[in-house]
Amino acid sequence: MSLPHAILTALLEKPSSGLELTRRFDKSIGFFWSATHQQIYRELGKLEQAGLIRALPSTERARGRRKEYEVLAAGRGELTRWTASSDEPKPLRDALAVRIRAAAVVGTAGLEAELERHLAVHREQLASYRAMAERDFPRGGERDFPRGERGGGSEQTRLHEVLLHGGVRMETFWVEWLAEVLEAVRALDRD
Amino acid sequence: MSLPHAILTALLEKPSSGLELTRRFDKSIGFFWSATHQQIYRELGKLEQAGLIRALPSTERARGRRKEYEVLAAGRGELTRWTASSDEPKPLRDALAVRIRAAAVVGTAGLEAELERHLAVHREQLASYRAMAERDFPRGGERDFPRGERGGGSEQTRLHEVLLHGGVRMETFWVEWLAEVLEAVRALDRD
DNA sequence: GAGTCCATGTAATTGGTTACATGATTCC
DNA sequence: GGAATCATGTAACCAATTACATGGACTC
Repeated sequence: MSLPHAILTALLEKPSSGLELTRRFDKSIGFFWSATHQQIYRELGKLEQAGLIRALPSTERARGRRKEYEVLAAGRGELTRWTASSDEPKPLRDALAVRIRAAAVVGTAGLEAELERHLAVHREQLASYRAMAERDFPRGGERDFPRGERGGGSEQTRLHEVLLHGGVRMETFWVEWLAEVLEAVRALDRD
Repeated sequence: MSLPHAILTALLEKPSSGLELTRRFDKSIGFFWSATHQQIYRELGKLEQAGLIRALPSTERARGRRKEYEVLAAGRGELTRWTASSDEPKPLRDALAVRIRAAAVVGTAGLEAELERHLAVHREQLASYRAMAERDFPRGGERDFPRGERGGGSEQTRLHEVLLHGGVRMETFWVEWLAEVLEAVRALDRD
Protein backbone atom coordinates (compact mmCIF):
# COMPACT_ATOMS: atom_id res chain seq x y z
CA MET A 1 0.00 0.00 0.00
CA SER A 2 2.55 2.57 -1.03
CA LEU A 3 0.64 4.72 -3.48
CA PRO A 4 -1.34 6.69 -0.86
CA HIS A 5 1.88 7.28 1.08
CA ALA A 6 3.75 8.37 -2.00
CA ILE A 7 0.94 10.85 -2.63
CA LEU A 8 0.98 12.10 0.95
CA THR A 9 4.72 12.64 0.69
CA ALA A 10 4.34 14.54 -2.55
CA LEU A 11 1.54 16.71 -1.14
CA LEU A 12 3.58 17.52 1.96
CA GLU A 13 6.41 18.65 -0.23
CA LYS A 14 3.94 20.86 -2.07
CA PRO A 15 0.13 21.03 -2.19
CA SER A 16 -0.96 20.16 -5.70
CA SER A 17 -3.82 19.25 -7.97
CA GLY A 18 -4.25 15.77 -9.41
CA LEU A 19 -2.69 16.66 -12.71
CA GLU A 20 0.30 18.33 -11.09
CA LEU A 21 0.80 15.20 -9.01
CA THR A 22 0.63 13.10 -12.15
CA ARG A 23 3.37 15.21 -13.69
CA ARG A 24 5.51 15.00 -10.58
CA PHE A 25 5.06 11.23 -10.59
CA ASP A 26 6.33 11.20 -14.14
CA LYS A 27 9.40 13.21 -13.18
CA SER A 28 10.67 12.32 -9.74
CA ILE A 29 8.57 10.39 -7.22
CA GLY A 30 7.51 8.04 -9.98
CA PHE A 31 11.09 6.92 -10.58
CA PHE A 32 10.45 4.60 -7.66
CA TRP A 33 6.69 4.32 -7.69
CA SER A 34 4.92 4.99 -10.95
CA ALA A 35 1.23 5.85 -11.17
CA THR A 36 -1.21 6.99 -13.84
CA HIS A 37 -3.59 9.90 -13.46
CA GLN A 38 -6.51 7.49 -13.02
CA GLN A 39 -4.86 5.87 -10.04
CA ILE A 40 -3.98 9.23 -8.57
CA TYR A 41 -7.48 10.69 -8.83
CA ARG A 42 -8.98 7.55 -7.35
CA GLU A 43 -6.52 7.63 -4.48
CA LEU A 44 -6.99 11.36 -3.84
CA GLY A 45 -10.70 10.66 -3.46
CA LYS A 46 -10.04 7.92 -0.93
CA LEU A 47 -7.56 10.01 1.03
CA GLU A 48 -10.01 12.89 1.18
CA GLN A 49 -12.80 10.61 2.37
CA ALA A 50 -10.52 9.18 5.01
CA GLY A 51 -9.84 12.68 6.30
CA LEU A 52 -6.12 12.58 5.57
CA ILE A 53 -6.12 15.38 3.01
CA ARG A 54 -8.54 18.12 1.99
CA ALA A 55 -9.22 20.16 -1.10
CA LEU A 56 -8.21 23.78 -0.59
CA PRO A 57 -11.47 25.70 -0.14
CA SER A 58 -10.44 28.30 -2.69
CA THR A 59 -10.47 25.73 -5.48
CA GLU A 60 -14.07 25.13 -6.49
CA ARG A 61 -15.22 21.60 -7.02
CA ALA A 62 -16.63 20.73 -10.37
CA ARG A 63 -15.63 18.38 -13.12
CA GLY A 64 -13.00 20.04 -15.21
CA ARG A 65 -12.14 22.60 -12.52
CA ARG A 66 -8.74 22.41 -10.95
CA LYS A 67 -8.79 21.10 -7.39
CA GLU A 68 -5.80 21.51 -5.11
CA TYR A 69 -5.14 19.32 -2.09
CA GLU A 70 -3.20 19.74 1.13
CA VAL A 71 -2.30 17.22 3.84
CA LEU A 72 -4.14 17.38 7.16
CA ALA A 73 -2.60 16.57 10.53
CA ALA A 74 -4.10 13.08 10.41
CA GLY A 75 -2.42 12.56 7.06
CA ARG A 76 0.98 13.55 8.35
CA GLY A 77 0.43 11.23 11.30
CA GLU A 78 -0.45 8.34 9.03
CA LEU A 79 2.63 8.94 6.91
CA THR A 80 4.87 9.08 9.98
CA ARG A 81 3.36 5.85 11.24
CA TRP A 82 3.82 4.14 7.88
CA THR A 83 7.40 5.32 7.50
CA ALA A 84 8.31 3.58 10.73
CA SER A 85 6.40 0.41 9.80
CA SER A 86 7.80 -2.48 7.84
CA ASP A 87 7.02 -4.93 5.15
CA GLU A 88 8.57 -7.87 3.46
CA PRO A 89 10.56 -7.09 0.33
CA LYS A 90 8.29 -7.95 -2.57
CA PRO A 91 9.54 -10.77 -4.76
CA LEU A 92 10.95 -9.70 -8.08
CA ARG A 93 8.99 -9.98 -11.32
CA ASP A 94 11.06 -9.37 -14.40
CA ALA A 95 9.60 -10.33 -17.76
CA LEU A 96 12.90 -10.00 -19.58
CA ALA A 97 14.52 -12.64 -17.37
CA VAL A 98 11.59 -14.94 -18.09
CA ARG A 99 12.18 -14.37 -21.80
CA ILE A 100 15.84 -15.20 -21.47
CA ARG A 101 15.02 -18.39 -19.64
CA ALA A 102 12.44 -19.29 -22.27
CA ALA A 103 15.04 -18.62 -24.95
CA ALA A 104 17.29 -21.14 -23.25
CA VAL A 105 14.62 -23.74 -24.09
CA VAL A 106 13.09 -22.68 -27.41
CA GLY A 107 15.99 -20.74 -28.93
CA THR A 108 17.21 -17.16 -29.01
CA ALA A 109 15.39 -16.02 -32.16
CA GLY A 110 14.31 -12.41 -31.76
CA LEU A 111 15.89 -12.02 -28.36
CA GLU A 112 18.79 -9.87 -29.47
CA ALA A 113 16.57 -7.04 -30.68
CA GLU A 114 14.61 -7.02 -27.44
CA LEU A 115 17.81 -6.89 -25.39
CA GLU A 116 19.04 -3.98 -27.46
CA ARG A 117 15.81 -2.08 -26.93
CA HIS A 118 15.98 -2.53 -23.18
CA LEU A 119 19.63 -1.65 -23.11
CA ALA A 120 18.90 1.61 -24.92
CA VAL A 121 16.11 2.48 -22.48
CA HIS A 122 18.30 1.86 -19.46
CA ARG A 123 21.23 3.76 -20.93
CA GLU A 124 18.93 6.72 -21.42
CA GLN A 125 17.56 6.50 -17.90
CA LEU A 126 21.07 6.28 -16.53
CA ALA A 127 22.13 9.38 -18.44
CA SER A 128 19.09 11.22 -17.14
CA TYR A 129 19.80 10.27 -13.51
CA ARG A 130 23.41 11.28 -13.92
CA ALA A 131 22.39 14.64 -15.31
CA MET A 132 20.04 15.16 -12.37
CA ALA A 133 22.76 14.19 -9.93
CA GLU A 134 25.22 16.55 -11.54
CA ARG A 135 22.69 19.38 -11.45
CA ASP A 136 21.32 18.85 -7.94
CA PHE A 137 24.36 17.49 -6.13
CA PRO A 138 27.40 18.58 -8.09
CA ARG A 139 30.26 16.09 -7.64
CA GLY A 140 28.61 14.91 -4.42
CA GLY A 141 27.22 11.60 -5.53
CA GLU A 142 30.28 9.43 -5.67
CA ARG A 143 31.97 10.29 -2.41
CA ASP A 144 31.57 9.13 1.12
CA PHE A 145 31.05 11.99 3.44
CA PRO A 146 33.23 11.61 6.52
CA ARG A 147 30.98 11.79 9.51
CA GLY A 148 29.71 15.24 10.29
CA GLU A 149 31.50 16.83 7.36
CA ARG A 150 28.60 17.10 5.00
CA GLY A 151 28.41 20.71 3.96
CA GLY A 152 25.23 21.68 5.72
CA GLY A 153 22.83 19.61 3.61
CA SER A 154 19.49 19.14 5.31
CA GLU A 155 18.08 15.73 6.13
CA GLN A 156 15.89 16.03 3.05
CA THR A 157 18.78 16.88 0.78
CA ARG A 158 20.98 14.05 1.94
CA LEU A 159 18.21 11.46 1.57
CA HIS A 160 17.25 12.72 -1.85
CA GLU A 161 20.88 12.37 -2.78
CA VAL A 162 21.13 8.73 -1.73
CA LEU A 163 17.86 7.98 -3.52
CA LEU A 164 19.16 9.43 -6.74
CA HIS A 165 22.39 7.59 -6.27
CA GLY A 166 20.34 4.43 -5.92
CA GLY A 167 18.77 5.18 -9.29
CA VAL A 168 22.21 5.61 -10.83
CA ARG A 169 23.45 2.35 -9.34
CA MET A 170 20.34 0.45 -10.36
CA GLU A 171 20.51 1.62 -13.96
CA THR A 172 24.23 0.92 -14.02
CA PHE A 173 23.42 -2.63 -13.01
CA TRP A 174 20.94 -2.97 -15.85
CA VAL A 175 23.23 -1.51 -18.46
CA GLU A 176 26.17 -3.68 -17.47
CA TRP A 177 24.17 -6.85 -17.11
CA LEU A 178 22.18 -6.41 -20.34
CA ALA A 179 25.46 -5.81 -22.17
CA GLU A 180 26.71 -9.09 -20.74
CA VAL A 181 23.57 -10.96 -21.78
CA LEU A 182 23.68 -9.43 -25.24
CA GLU A 183 27.27 -10.52 -25.66
CA ALA A 184 26.38 -14.07 -24.60
CA VAL A 185 23.40 -14.22 -26.97
CA ARG A 186 25.47 -12.93 -29.87
CA ALA A 187 28.15 -15.50 -29.18
CA LEU A 188 25.51 -18.24 -29.17
CA ASP A 189 23.90 -16.97 -32.36
CA ARG A 190 27.28 -17.01 -34.12
CA ASP A 191 27.80 -20.69 -33.48
CA MET B 1 1.54 -11.69 -19.33
CA SER B 2 4.64 -13.58 -18.33
CA LEU B 3 3.26 -16.14 -15.93
CA PRO B 4 1.85 -18.53 -18.55
CA HIS B 5 5.14 -18.33 -20.42
CA ALA B 6 7.17 -18.97 -17.31
CA ILE B 7 5.01 -22.04 -16.73
CA LEU B 8 5.40 -23.25 -20.31
CA THR B 9 9.16 -22.88 -19.98
CA ALA B 10 9.19 -24.83 -16.74
CA LEU B 11 7.02 -27.58 -18.18
CA LEU B 12 9.23 -27.89 -21.25
CA GLU B 13 12.21 -28.34 -18.99
CA LYS B 14 10.31 -31.06 -17.18
CA PRO B 15 6.63 -32.13 -17.13
CA SER B 16 5.29 -31.54 -13.65
CA SER B 17 2.26 -31.33 -11.43
CA GLY B 18 0.99 -28.06 -10.01
CA LEU B 19 2.67 -28.54 -6.68
CA GLU B 20 5.99 -29.47 -8.25
CA LEU B 21 5.78 -26.32 -10.33
CA THR B 22 5.07 -24.31 -7.21
CA ARG B 23 8.20 -25.71 -5.62
CA ARG B 24 10.29 -25.03 -8.67
CA PHE B 25 8.96 -21.46 -8.70
CA ASP B 26 10.12 -21.13 -5.13
CA LYS B 27 13.59 -22.35 -6.01
CA SER B 28 14.69 -21.21 -9.45
CA ILE B 29 12.25 -19.82 -11.99
CA GLY B 30 10.62 -17.78 -9.28
CA PHE B 31 13.80 -15.84 -8.61
CA PHE B 32 12.69 -13.73 -11.56
CA TRP B 33 8.96 -14.35 -11.61
CA SER B 34 7.35 -15.42 -8.38
CA ALA B 35 3.96 -17.11 -8.21
CA THR B 36 1.81 -18.79 -5.59
CA HIS B 37 0.17 -22.16 -6.00
CA GLN B 38 -3.21 -20.52 -6.50
CA GLN B 39 -1.92 -18.55 -9.45
CA ILE B 40 -0.25 -21.62 -10.88
CA TYR B 41 -3.33 -23.88 -10.69
CA ARG B 42 -5.49 -21.20 -12.21
CA GLU B 43 -3.03 -20.68 -15.03
CA LEU B 44 -2.61 -24.41 -15.64
CA GLY B 45 -6.36 -24.60 -16.11
CA LYS B 46 -6.32 -21.80 -18.65
CA LEU B 47 -3.37 -23.24 -20.54
CA GLU B 48 -5.07 -26.63 -20.72
CA GLN B 49 -8.31 -25.06 -21.97
CA ALA B 50 -6.37 -23.13 -24.58
CA GLY B 51 -4.86 -26.39 -25.83
CA LEU B 52 -1.28 -25.39 -25.05
CA ILE B 53 -0.67 -28.12 -22.48
CA ARG B 54 -2.41 -31.35 -21.48
CA ALA B 55 -2.63 -33.50 -18.40
CA LEU B 56 -0.80 -36.78 -18.87
CA PRO B 57 -3.53 -39.40 -19.39
CA SER B 58 -2.00 -41.70 -16.80
CA THR B 59 -2.67 -39.20 -14.03
CA GLU B 60 -6.32 -39.44 -13.08
CA ARG B 61 -8.25 -36.28 -12.58
CA ALA B 62 -9.89 -35.80 -9.24
CA ARG B 63 -9.54 -33.27 -6.50
CA GLY B 64 -6.63 -34.28 -4.33
CA ARG B 65 -5.12 -36.55 -7.01
CA ARG B 66 -1.83 -35.57 -8.53
CA LYS B 67 -2.13 -34.31 -12.10
CA GLU B 68 0.92 -33.98 -14.30
CA TYR B 69 1.10 -31.71 -17.34
CA GLU B 70 3.15 -31.65 -20.50
CA VAL B 71 3.48 -28.99 -23.20
CA LEU B 72 1.79 -29.59 -26.57
CA ALA B 73 3.17 -28.44 -29.92
CA ALA B 74 0.88 -25.41 -29.84
CA GLY B 75 2.33 -24.48 -26.46
CA ARG B 76 5.89 -24.65 -27.68
CA GLY B 77 4.84 -22.53 -30.65
CA GLU B 78 3.28 -19.92 -28.41
CA LEU B 79 6.38 -19.78 -26.24
CA THR B 80 8.63 -19.37 -29.27
CA ARG B 81 6.42 -16.58 -30.57
CA TRP B 82 6.41 -14.82 -27.21
CA THR B 83 10.17 -15.12 -26.76
CA ALA B 84 10.69 -13.22 -29.97
CA SER B 85 8.07 -10.59 -29.11
CA SER B 86 8.70 -7.41 -27.17
CA ASP B 87 7.34 -5.41 -24.29
CA GLU B 88 8.09 -2.08 -22.73
CA PRO B 89 10.17 -2.32 -19.57
CA LYS B 90 7.72 -2.04 -16.70
CA PRO B 91 8.20 0.99 -14.49
CA LEU B 92 9.79 0.28 -11.15
CA ARG B 93 7.76 0.09 -7.93
CA ASP B 94 9.87 -0.03 -4.83
CA ALA B 95 8.17 0.55 -1.49
CA LEU B 96 11.42 1.02 0.38
CA ALA B 97 12.40 3.96 -1.79
CA VAL B 98 8.99 5.50 -1.14
CA ARG B 99 9.64 5.08 2.58
CA ILE B 100 13.00 6.77 2.32
CA ARG B 101 11.48 9.67 0.47
CA ALA B 102 8.71 9.92 3.04
CA ALA B 103 11.36 9.89 5.78
CA ALA B 104 12.98 12.88 4.12
CA VAL B 105 9.76 14.76 4.90
CA VAL B 106 8.46 13.35 8.20
CA GLY B 107 11.69 12.15 9.77
CA THR B 108 13.74 8.97 9.87
CA ALA B 109 12.18 7.43 13.00
CA GLY B 110 12.01 3.66 12.59
CA LEU B 111 13.68 3.66 9.21
CA GLU B 112 16.98 2.24 10.38
CA ALA B 113 15.46 -1.03 11.55
CA GLU B 114 13.63 -1.50 8.26
CA LEU B 115 16.80 -0.88 6.29
CA GLU B 116 18.65 -3.42 8.39
CA ARG B 117 15.96 -6.01 7.79
CA HIS B 118 16.09 -5.52 4.05
CA LEU B 119 19.85 -5.53 4.05
CA ALA B 120 19.87 -8.88 5.86
CA VAL B 121 17.41 -10.38 3.36
CA HIS B 122 19.45 -9.23 0.39
CA ARG B 123 22.71 -10.42 1.91
CA GLU B 124 21.17 -13.83 2.36
CA GLN B 125 19.83 -13.93 -1.17
CA LEU B 126 23.22 -12.88 -2.48
CA ALA B 127 24.95 -15.66 -0.55
CA SER B 128 22.45 -18.16 -1.91
CA TYR B 129 22.97 -17.04 -5.53
CA ARG B 130 26.73 -17.17 -5.05
CA ALA B 131 26.50 -20.71 -3.68
CA MET B 132 24.38 -21.75 -6.66
CA ALA B 133 26.85 -20.16 -9.05
CA GLU B 134 29.76 -21.88 -7.39
CA ARG B 135 27.96 -25.21 -7.52
CA ASP B 136 26.58 -25.02 -11.07
CA PHE B 137 29.24 -22.96 -12.82
CA PRO B 138 32.42 -23.32 -10.80
CA ARG B 139 34.62 -20.25 -11.16
CA GLY B 140 32.78 -19.45 -14.40
CA GLY B 141 30.63 -16.59 -13.30
CA GLU B 142 33.07 -13.75 -13.19
CA ARG B 143 34.93 -14.24 -16.43
CA ASP B 144 34.30 -13.18 -19.99
CA PHE B 145 34.48 -16.13 -22.28
CA PRO B 146 36.54 -15.26 -25.32
CA ARG B 147 34.43 -15.95 -28.35
CA GLY B 148 33.98 -19.58 -29.14
CA GLU B 149 36.05 -20.75 -26.21
CA ARG B 150 33.29 -21.67 -23.86
CA GLY B 151 34.01 -25.18 -22.75
CA GLY B 152 31.22 -26.96 -24.55
CA GLY B 153 28.38 -25.40 -22.56
CA SER B 154 25.06 -25.71 -24.32
CA GLU B 155 22.93 -22.72 -25.18
CA GLN B 156 20.85 -23.53 -22.12
CA THR B 157 23.81 -23.67 -19.81
CA ARG B 158 25.31 -20.39 -20.94
CA LEU B 159 21.99 -18.54 -20.62
CA HIS B 160 21.30 -20.00 -17.20
CA GLU B 161 24.72 -18.81 -16.20
CA VAL B 162 24.13 -15.20 -17.26
CA LEU B 163 20.76 -15.25 -15.53
CA LEU B 164 22.28 -16.37 -12.30
CA HIS B 165 25.01 -13.82 -12.71
CA GLY B 166 22.27 -11.22 -13.11
CA GLY B 167 20.87 -12.33 -9.78
CA VAL B 168 24.27 -11.95 -8.16
CA ARG B 169 24.76 -8.49 -9.64
CA MET B 170 21.26 -7.38 -8.68
CA GLU B 171 21.63 -8.48 -5.07
CA THR B 172 25.08 -6.93 -4.95
CA PHE B 173 23.49 -3.66 -5.99
CA TRP B 174 20.95 -3.92 -3.17
CA VAL B 175 23.48 -4.81 -0.52
CA GLU B 176 25.83 -1.99 -1.47
CA TRP B 177 23.15 0.61 -1.86
CA LEU B 178 21.27 -0.29 1.31
CA ALA B 179 24.55 -0.09 3.23
CA GLU B 180 25.02 3.39 1.80
CA VAL B 181 21.51 4.46 2.79
CA LEU B 182 21.92 3.00 6.24
CA GLU B 183 25.16 4.90 6.72
CA ALA B 184 23.46 8.13 5.64
CA VAL B 185 20.49 7.58 7.95
CA ARG B 186 22.75 6.81 10.89
CA ALA B 187 24.77 9.95 10.26
CA LEU B 188 21.56 11.98 10.19
CA ASP B 189 20.24 10.36 13.34
CA ARG B 190 23.48 11.17 15.16
CA ASP B 191 23.12 14.88 14.55
C1' DG C 1 -10.00 -43.24 13.40
C1' DA C 2 -7.24 -38.92 14.41
C1' DG C 3 -3.65 -36.31 12.75
C1' DT C 4 -0.65 -34.83 9.27
C1' DC C 5 0.99 -34.06 4.95
C1' DC C 6 0.34 -33.94 -0.01
C1' DA C 7 -2.31 -32.06 -3.54
C1' DT C 8 -5.79 -29.42 -5.97
C1' DG C 9 -8.77 -26.19 -5.98
C1' DT C 10 -12.67 -21.72 -4.97
C1' DA C 11 -13.86 -17.09 -3.65
C1' DA C 12 -13.29 -12.38 -2.34
C1' DT C 13 -10.55 -8.55 -2.53
C1' DT C 14 -7.03 -5.33 -3.97
C1' DG C 15 -4.17 -2.69 -7.02
C1' DG C 16 -3.02 -1.55 -11.56
C1' DT C 17 -4.12 -0.98 -16.57
C1' DT C 18 -6.77 0.43 -20.57
C1' DA C 19 -10.31 2.74 -22.73
C1' DC C 20 -13.41 6.13 -22.63
C1' DA C 21 -16.30 10.42 -21.04
C1' DT C 22 -16.90 15.18 -20.02
C1' DG C 23 -16.30 19.92 -18.49
C1' DA C 24 -13.41 24.27 -18.53
C1' DT C 25 -10.13 27.46 -20.77
C1' DT C 26 -7.57 29.51 -24.27
C1' DC C 27 -6.49 30.96 -28.78
C1' DC C 28 -7.63 31.50 -33.58
C1' DG D 1 -17.84 29.04 -32.66
C1' DG D 2 -14.21 25.30 -33.57
C1' DA D 3 -9.94 23.21 -32.22
C1' DA D 4 -6.58 22.27 -28.94
C1' DT D 5 -5.41 21.52 -24.37
C1' DC D 6 -6.02 21.46 -19.44
C1' DA D 7 -8.25 18.97 -16.01
C1' DT D 8 -11.08 15.62 -13.61
C1' DG D 9 -13.23 11.73 -13.63
C1' DT D 10 -15.95 6.54 -14.71
C1' DA D 11 -16.03 1.80 -16.01
C1' DA D 12 -14.42 -2.59 -17.36
C1' DC D 13 -10.97 -5.62 -17.01
C1' DC D 14 -6.92 -8.34 -15.41
C1' DA D 15 -3.32 -10.09 -12.48
C1' DA D 16 -1.91 -10.93 -7.95
C1' DT D 17 -2.96 -11.61 -3.04
C1' DT D 18 -5.29 -13.60 0.89
C1' DA D 19 -8.18 -16.65 3.01
C1' DC D 20 -10.46 -20.67 2.94
C1' DA D 21 -12.24 -25.55 1.32
C1' DT D 22 -11.75 -30.34 0.18
C1' DG D 23 -10.04 -34.80 -0.88
C1' DG D 24 -6.33 -38.56 -0.83
C1' DA D 25 -2.49 -41.14 1.31
C1' DC D 26 0.25 -42.50 5.21
C1' DT D 27 1.31 -43.04 9.89
C1' DC D 28 0.45 -43.73 14.79
